[in-house]
Order: sequence, then C-alpha cells, then structure tokens
Amino acid sequence: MLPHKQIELKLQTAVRGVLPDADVSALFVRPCDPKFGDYQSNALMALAKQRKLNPRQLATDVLARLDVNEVCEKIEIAGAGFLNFRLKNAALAQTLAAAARDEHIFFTKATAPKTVVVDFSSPNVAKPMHVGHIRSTGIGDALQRTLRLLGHRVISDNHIGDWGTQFGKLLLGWKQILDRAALDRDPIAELERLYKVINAECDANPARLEEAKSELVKLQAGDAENISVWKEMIRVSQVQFDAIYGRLGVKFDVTLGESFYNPHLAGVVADLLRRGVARESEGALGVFSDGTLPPKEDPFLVHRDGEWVADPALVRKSDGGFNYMTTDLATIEYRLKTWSPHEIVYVVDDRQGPHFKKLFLTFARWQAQAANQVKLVHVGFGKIMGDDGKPFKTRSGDTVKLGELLDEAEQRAFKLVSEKSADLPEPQRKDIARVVGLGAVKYADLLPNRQSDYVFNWDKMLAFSGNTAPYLQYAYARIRSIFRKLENPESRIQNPELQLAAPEELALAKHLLNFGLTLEAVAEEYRPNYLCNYLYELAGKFTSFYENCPVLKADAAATRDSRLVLCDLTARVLKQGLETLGIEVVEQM
RNA sequence: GCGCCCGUAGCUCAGUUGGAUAGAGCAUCCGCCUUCUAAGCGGAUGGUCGCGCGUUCGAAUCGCGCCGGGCGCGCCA
Repeated sequence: MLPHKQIELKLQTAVRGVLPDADVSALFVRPCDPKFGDYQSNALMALAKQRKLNPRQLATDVLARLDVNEVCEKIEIAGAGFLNFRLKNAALAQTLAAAARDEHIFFTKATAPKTVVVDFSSPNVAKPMHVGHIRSTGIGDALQRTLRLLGHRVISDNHIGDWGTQFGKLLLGWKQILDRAALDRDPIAELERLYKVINAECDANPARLEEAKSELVKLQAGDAENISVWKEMIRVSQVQFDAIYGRLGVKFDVTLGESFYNPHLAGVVADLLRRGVARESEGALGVFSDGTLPPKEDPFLVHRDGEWVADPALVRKSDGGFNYMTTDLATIEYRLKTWSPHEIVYVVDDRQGPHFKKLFLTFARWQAQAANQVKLVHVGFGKIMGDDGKPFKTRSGDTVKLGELLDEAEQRAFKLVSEKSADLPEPQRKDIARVVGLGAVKYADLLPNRQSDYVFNWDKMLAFSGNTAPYLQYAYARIRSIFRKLENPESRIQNPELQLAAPEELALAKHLLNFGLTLEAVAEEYRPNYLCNYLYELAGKFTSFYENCPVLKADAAATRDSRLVLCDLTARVLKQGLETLGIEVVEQM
C-alpha cells in the first residue's frame, strides 16, 4: 500500500478513537509544500469546526492515538491545527523498490470498480470533423483511459449525429445535384456541398424547402431508396471518422448513433404521457416545470418580458417528429438496461448545459427509481479561440477541419525535428514528427481547465520549453538515451536498493508516489489537466535531478544503480501518464 | 431582460474537502555545455487574485451587491 494511503487509514482509525461517531470518509492527506512536510492534513480543523472543538486540542488528541511510525517521522501539529507528515526515507525507498520489482506503478486499482458509460466525440454524419471535435474527443478519451487504468469498467459510446432534419436537404441534393466523381474523390466535401447548395435554395425558395421536407418524411417512413442513400451517407462518414480516430488512437466500444433509438421514441413519449411527465401544448408534447424548484434554478422556466414563462422540453413536435430530448431519454434508458452503469458521463460543449439540466431532471421525473441508481454527469468544456480572441478559424474565416489541423501539426513538428535532429533518417524523423505533432495538439487541449476557453497557438504547443507535450516527450527520450548507453539496455537492476540522498533524488522520488492520487483526482472531477500538471512537474523534477546527479558517471556503483532505478521509474510513469492522456512517446528525438 | 460561465504577473494560463509567504511558462535581465540529448538548467524582475461588503481562526476559492467580457434563451442538435 502506498504510504499516503496508510497514513489516511491510520488517521481515520485515530479519529474514530477520539470521536466514535465522526464521519471519517473525508480525512484525506494531500501532498504539500516541502517546507512543511511531504503530506498534510487539514481535515481535523474542519472537523473541529463542525463540532465546535478546539482544533489544536483535537489534533493533539488524535495524534496521541495515531501510529504511523512505520512510514513517517515524528508528526507535527502546526498553525491552527494542520498535521504535517514527513516520510521516512526507508519507507520511500521501499515503495520505489516495490515499483522497480513491478509490484505497482504508484497507483492502486479501485477497490470498488464502477461501470461508467463515457459518451464523447459525437460528430455529425455528412459533415467534416472540425477543430471543435478535438475537445470532446480528447477529453473523453483521456477520461476513458484514466477510468480503465484505475480498474473501472468503461463503455465508450460515440453517439454520432446520424439522424435529423438535415437529411431532407441532403437527400434532395443527392438525388438532384450529386457529382459522383466528386463523391469518390472526397465524399464528405461533396456531401457538405450538397447541403450548402440545397440549404441556400431552401432559404430563398419555400417550394424547395417543401421538397426537402417531403424527402425527410419519406426517409422517416422507411422509403427504401431514401434509407439506402442515408445508409450510404453514414458509411462514407464513418470511413472519415475512422481515419481520424485511427490517427488519434481513439477507440470506442460502441457507436450507437441517434438513429439507433428511433424504434424506441414513440414508446418513450407514450410512457411520458401515461405517467403524466409530458403533456400536450399547442399541438406538441412537452415536459413542463413541476414547480419544485425556485424559478431561477428551474430549467423549464425562462424569464421574458418581466415574468417567468414556460420553457418546456419538447419530446414530440406538432408535426409528429421527435426531438433530440426524446432520443437522449431513450438513450439513457437503453444504457441503463444494457450496462447498468453507476455513471453516464457526457463530454459535450458547455453551451449545452441547459439541455442536460432538462434531460437529467426529466429522466428523474420519468424513472425516479432508475435515476437514483445512476449518476448523470455533463462534463462541459469551453471554446478554442484564435489569437484575435475570437473563435478559432482559418485565415479565410472557415472552421478548421480536424484532419487538416493534424496534418499541419505533423508538418510543423517535422520541420522542427529536421532542424534539431538532422542526423536522424527521414522515416524516423517522420515518425517522431507524428508523435510529437499529434501529442502537442492533444496536450494543448487537455492542459487548460476544461471549462475555460483557450487560445490556440502553434508555437506554444510545439515549444520544447514550458508545459508542453514535446517537453515531456523530451524528458522521456533523455531517460531512454541513458539506458541505450548501458551494455545491456534491457536489463533490470536486480534487488534494487534505493539510496536517496541528494535533494533532487528525494524530490523526484516523492513526486513519483503521487501519481495515483493524481489519477484518482482526474477520475473524480473529470479533469485531465491535473494529470498534465503532474507530469509536467515530474518532468521538471527529473530534469533537475538529471542536471545535478550523474547517473552513468556516478561515484559508486550502488549510487549508479539507485539512480538508474529512479530513471527507469520516472520513464515508466511518464510513459504511462502520457498514454493515459492518449499521447505516445518516442525513444529518441 | 433573465440565466450560466469567466475576470489571477506585461502576455498565456494553473491553483485538489476554504488552509500556511498565490504558482508556472512566455517575454525581459544575469549566469551555466572538457560530464548521460543546452530541444536543457539555475537565478532575478514582475500580483490591491476586477471592485466593495460580509461569513470564518483563515477567502483567489463561500454569500450578497456593483463593474467588465463570453455564451445560452429554435417545434435545430
């Protein structure tokens, strides 16, 4: 067991001894400023406050019952009632030695694995994936990887937009103005063209709009020709999606698009009506406020002209068509029936927040019991901005296509690699450029707090200094370079004995221990940026160590071996951590 | 208008149950390659955490009110 976990358990026991009825579940220790120790707990102060106790007295009483001699030096009570823990060197060395024997890599699998559905990426059929999709795709993938690493059961689901009113226009375009040759060359571009042309015509000419609508009605009615064209559009789109996902290394367990739920929609609406959750209004069917929330917090109300008026979640339009609310309700029901998840996580743009609020509340009113069994979470994120502070666009003002963005990342990385490592053969430089370029884009997207907008900047993300993927990959490559110089690069140190003396060795070693709690924080709060920052600090601590502590030229063989172990463990955590973010490493760059 | 999010160093951003003297990178300045990748490292400069009031032993973090910015308010998704 990792030392901080041991401390937490002992702390909980000690607190129970002093306050038998206390809730000890929040008694965490956290890494802290080295001048205070390695870990600190401020939980006793909160506990004392709840119970109107003197915090220092409580700390003293708990300390009297706290036995962590095995892993810690003498514990200090500081300030208003902090507990400061300093790890014993021997405990630190033992933890590292166990990792060197492959007993762990600084995290433990969840004791109670959860089943989690992660819904992310969700591109639209017949449209090119654009830069905006990198956010949902990258964050979602990092989250699914983190959850899996921690031992949870994950079902990743790409809820593609393969149904909806746009298909009326697309079908009309396909039948009347399709350019077969263009479709063969670049199917998505041709589909996009069809949509744009017909859409413009519909705006100008109501008769064209009626034509498009009638194609949509035929599709919805199951017309054989329209179904077949629609399926073809999905097929060519999926080819495009798969190409992008292949480059990004993203995998889905299932791809159940919106159309998959069509057969269930009428039943969902009937059930909503039967249970009195939805009702008729102006020919449509919708879910209205039940009045249980104050108006400000009620997503079914909107303030207009000085009063709160109904803003229902429509589940069936007056023309009989269904809305995405209906599809999303059917989707939740299907997922619960199929996988019985503890959580369903939606990695979707923050702007859809109000929709998810309505969705989750509606589901809770519809199936209260099932809703109690599952945590529905909207993991939202902000926009990508250009240097000008406006949404990121090409110079000509178009949205940036994801494929082209990835091409440019690789090209820019290739140029840099060729400048810095001209001696490497071209195929190797190409591969390095691929890993570095794609890594840079992904990392730049994962690094900011997901809820804030961020500014897209090629030079910053591809820089080798600062908090970037290339910097982390470089740290890894430097470590691997050390091992290449060994007579037997693949050999492991037998019976490793860590000698941790230099401050840089200690700082690095202690930081390795915090990998697991970082992963847990990522999973808990759906924030991959915690892992980014952890890895950046790890790389920084390694580089300080590397500058100050010779490895291969260490004074004594024992020191050398100890440092090799530190290097190896750092490399493994860096590699594992980057992999968890969906980023590859190279042995040389 | 109403709601949501945001406002932290010149710039771009972190900031884990409210915790100790608010941190990085870039930029600027000063050092460091006869030593494992200098694509690097060390140091310096730089902050009334938008403003005010409040809660608290303790507030960038919580509450209220302003100011400034973004987004949402469609029988689209």
